[in-house]
Amino acid sequence: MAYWLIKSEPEECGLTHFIAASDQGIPWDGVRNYQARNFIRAMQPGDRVLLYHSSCQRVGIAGELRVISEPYPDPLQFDPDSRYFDAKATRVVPRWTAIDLVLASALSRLVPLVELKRMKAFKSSPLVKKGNRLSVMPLTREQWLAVEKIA
DNA sequence: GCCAACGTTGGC
DNA sequence: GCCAACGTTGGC
Repeated sequence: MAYWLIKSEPEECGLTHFIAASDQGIPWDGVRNYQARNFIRAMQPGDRVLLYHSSCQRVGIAGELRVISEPYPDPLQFDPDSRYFDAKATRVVPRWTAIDLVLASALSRLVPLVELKRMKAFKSSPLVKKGNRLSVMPLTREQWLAVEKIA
């Protein structure tokens, strides 16, 4: 079982969306960055995921999710009407990958970025680095436990 | 809204 | 294969 963190704009797909879909989960699609994609491809059912709210008034970690599918080809890459359409992707050789996630639990409070920056466990994490744009990243067990402890 | 960081694209 | 231009991300 591995630990991950994913970023999302709460307006787009945040904690409230996962609460609303808490019985069936939500496909995590539309990722168009190779490094993030490669992390998605390494995910397995049962993996634990922290949901981070980005580009909003209160940036920080809002909830815990769980992976409930194997990685699969992101259907949006084949849809010409989607903003995530990719003309260079084929059914035989898909380029982008999606995964299904379900809410495990909302944190008792939002753990803000400023607080993460102070935590020893996140000292070297790309999450707290200025200019970081990685939207999917692995977490160490230490980082996961550190968040659970203070949430 | 601003700006820094960084990935992608395309000309050469 | 280099690198400038451009677009996007994301904190503030």
